[in-house]
Formats: sequence, structure tokens, C-alpha cells
Amino acid sequence: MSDTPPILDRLLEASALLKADMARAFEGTGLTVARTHLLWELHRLGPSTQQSLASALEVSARNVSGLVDALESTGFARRQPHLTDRRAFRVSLTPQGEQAMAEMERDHARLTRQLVEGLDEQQVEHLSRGLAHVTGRLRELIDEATRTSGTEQRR
Amino acid sequence: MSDTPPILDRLLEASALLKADMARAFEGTGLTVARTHLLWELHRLGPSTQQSLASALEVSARNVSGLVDALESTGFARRQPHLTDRRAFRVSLTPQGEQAMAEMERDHARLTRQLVEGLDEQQVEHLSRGLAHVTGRLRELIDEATRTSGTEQRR
DNA sequence: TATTGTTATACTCTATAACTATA
DNA sequence: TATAGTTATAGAGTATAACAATA
Repeated sequence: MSDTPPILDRLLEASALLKADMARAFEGTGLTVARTHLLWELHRLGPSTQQSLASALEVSARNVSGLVDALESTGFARRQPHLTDRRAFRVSLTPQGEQAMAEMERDHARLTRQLVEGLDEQQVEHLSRGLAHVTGRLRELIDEATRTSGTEQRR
Repeated sequence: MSDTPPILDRLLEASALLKADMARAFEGTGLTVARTHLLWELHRLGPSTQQSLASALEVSARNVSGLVDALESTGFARRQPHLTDRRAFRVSLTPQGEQAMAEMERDHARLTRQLVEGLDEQQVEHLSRGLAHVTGRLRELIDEATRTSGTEQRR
């Protein structure tokens, strides 16, 4: 049996590098990975309540409060009264936030190209399919594990 | 020009899934990603001073103090006097820590196999090479960026 | 009664700076 | 004088629980 190449190790390595790269890119901007993730959802979803953001990001409502506080005080997002529900806020991007997301889209596209520089089209295609397979498998395994451990509290 | 498949998005997705999977796996064990990383280095390097661990993990000495505190109180690692330098500690795995690392090695190998289940050998080979290329590129780009921004403080 | 967001509290990871003991 | 590790302090992300205002 041939040795399986260390796919997992390479993924973990790529993870660490991406994380480091993002931290470096954000440094001095007032942004962080978590805050940017929220901005990104706002960009994707449009103006949203904090509850919807909490669901989209899969974090607690409390966490969203803190992130929005930070983004508000650094000028990337703002809270406005919700038009029909006076309990809720309508969180939206400021012009500065929009601009940051536009830049981020450009950087993202550029990095996507740079990563595969030196590979031919077919190689990129293989890589893309392989990655899709692997993330699919990961998702299945997590699902299984979650279902199994979730079973305990099923009556 | 053909559209570049979203390699970066897929890597980021895999990252997020791996992170979630690790968090799930550690839950209830007293371990966390950061603590396990330290244990792993201890497993790799053998008994070490906190300074060497700080270098190996690329974090501050203070951070290592906290992680070792936690690992000591949960029984995975221990501090012993350093034989020749009375300022330093010799941090090592306890039997429980050794066992945890042995399990982790098995889980790691199993996951490595599970991720590529359904791909043939050639596909795995392609994926592996593609990933190696991409992480290499990432490393180059980070290096460049670091050198460029590091330049400012060069006189 | 249920939901939205806040305050209160707590834990984890991380960092820098000041300090102690030792080299 | 330099180094190993600690205490002090701080910021960021995260969580749960209790609570206020509103639905």
C-alpha cells in the first residue's frame, strides 16, 4: 500500500498561512478577521439585524453586539433604527465599509490568481476538484460526528 | 480568458471546517487548539524550556506560561526543574499527555485517509502537488509583503 | 409569551512591560 | 548585562444568563 500524501498536513499548513496573511493585511486598519467576516456578510446580505448576522456568522448575539460596537467606532458600519421593529437595529455598511469591501474583493480576486500562478489550466482544474472533494468529505465527517454526539441528548 | 476556479474560497472553507472539527473534537477534554499545538511540539521536540516552546510556536513567553499552566492543571504536561539552569523549567509530557498525543497521531492519520476516500491514487497525487504549489506561493507572497513593509524601518 | 439587543460575568488566546532570580 | 519565567495589565473573540423593551 502506498503512503497517502499528507493532504491534511498541507491543508493545515495552508490554513495557518492564510490566517497569518490576513492578520498581516489587517494590521493597522482597525479591522480583524472576525470584524471583516461580519462586514463581508453585511456586504453579501445588505442591511441586517444583529440577529440575522448572528445566524449568518453562527455566533452568539452577544458576540455580534461587540463586533458591531467595534465596527461602529472605527467607522465601517453603523446602526440605524429598524423601520418596523423598534427592538431591533438595522446594521449597514458606511461608505468607508463599502469601500473596504470593494478593496477586499479586488485583493481576494488577485490572491486567487496569484495562488495558482505557475499551474496550467488542467492542474488548476484538478486542484479545484480535489479540494471540493476533500471539503465535502470533511463536511460529511463533521455531520456524522455531530449527529452521533448529538444523539446522547435525544430522548 | 477562463474563470479561475475559486481555489482561495475552497481553501478558506476547508480552513473553517478544520477549525470547527478540531474545536468539536477537543470539547470536554480540557484541550484546545493552542494547548494541543504546544503538546504537539513537546511530542516532537521532547522536554523543552518554555523559551524553546515560545520560539517553536512563534508566540510570546507569557503566552507559553499560560498554556503550560493550563496543561499542568489538566494533567497533560508538567514542569520540572531544569538540570543545569536554575532559571528555567524543563517542560515535559505526562503519561496522560503522551497518550493524548498517540491518540492524536492515530486520529490524524485516520482523517488523512478519510479525506481522500473516493479519490484514486492519481487524483490524490494531483491534489497533493496542487496544494504544495499553492502553499509555496502563499509563502512567497507573505515573504514579499513582509519584506516590503519591513523596509520602512530599515535605515 | 417570544424575541431583540444589552449588561453582567467569565474563559481563552494573545501581547507588552516591569520585575525577580539566575546566568 | 542578558536571559528565563513570572506578575500586572490589556485587548480581542467567544459564551451563557439575566434583563429591558418591544412584538
